[in-house]
Amino acid sequence: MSDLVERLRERGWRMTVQRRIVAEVLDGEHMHLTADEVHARATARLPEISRTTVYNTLGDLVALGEVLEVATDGRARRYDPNAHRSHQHLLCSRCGAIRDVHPVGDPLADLPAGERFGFALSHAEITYRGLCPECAAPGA
Amino acid sequence: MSDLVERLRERGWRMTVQRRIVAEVLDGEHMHLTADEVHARATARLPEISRTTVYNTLGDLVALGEVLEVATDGRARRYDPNAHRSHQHLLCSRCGAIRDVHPVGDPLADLPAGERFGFALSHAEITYRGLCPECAAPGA
DNA sequence: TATTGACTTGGACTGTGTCCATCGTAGGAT
DNA sequence: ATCCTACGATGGACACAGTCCAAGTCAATA
Repeated sequence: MSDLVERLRERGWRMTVQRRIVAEVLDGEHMHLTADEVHARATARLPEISRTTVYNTLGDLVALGEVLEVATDGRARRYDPNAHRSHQHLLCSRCGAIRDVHPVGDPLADLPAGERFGFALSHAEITYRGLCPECAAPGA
Repeated sequence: MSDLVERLRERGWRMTVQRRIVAEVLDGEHMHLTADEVHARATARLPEISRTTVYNTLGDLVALGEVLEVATDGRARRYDPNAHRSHQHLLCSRCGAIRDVHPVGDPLADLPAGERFGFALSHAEITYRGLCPECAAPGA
């Protein structure tokens, strides 16, 4: 299963029990967990793992480009293990559910040079908002 | 834009010194301030204004649709007084500076029906990321 | 100007994230 | 297989963002 763990080892990442567990927790989830949710799941497998280690490891994974950090609401950041395929997010305005989506085209192309203010653009993050089928249903 | 203050009064908002000052602080800025930055500027004019009141007032303004809340990085939320003209944001990855920008085209058009998962889309928020001229400069 | 209920205050509290001194250990060297 | 040591883990304290609450204050109305 863990492509991820293998890739990290090949890149000279010192593999500790803690790091492996954090990577596996992320890898096994198709949701976008917060740091504390990752910590909770990791704790189930290694009770003495510290919060700091989880934060450090998540930060490292983001720096390595293996995981994306998503800030949807100004509360806890969420971690998205699906970093290898470019994608955007679809968020339900009512219940907060998130899905990965894949729009067509290059969003950077839509920002004219005159609107770039000298910035060196790296990428664009798009959050589509709306109501999910459950929340839009009249009876629900 | 005592427009803003007027609009609020017409909508039955009880106008207090504190609320007027918060509205004026936002109105007078073309940056996107955090709640604590608003509080600092308000304090310069009314030293005893409380943090809670600033938070309450900002929350009310957002609920009234007069101000937009922007969550860019999972740290402090920023408040954007320019709620009446559709726009997106350009964010410096290093220093966190934000500018309003106006891309061309309709971002919703880029999301194929097959990628909408039954959601009733309302709008899309785009954050362009990159380095601002100051942070990109070698010596800075 | 008196009344009243909405608003403000400030301190305590929660949640999220970071820092740091100290201890432990993965992985190379022998 | 064992030793070494630099890198990683720990956990408690701290910092920051935001919320809650009980008590005091005041804007709007009559």
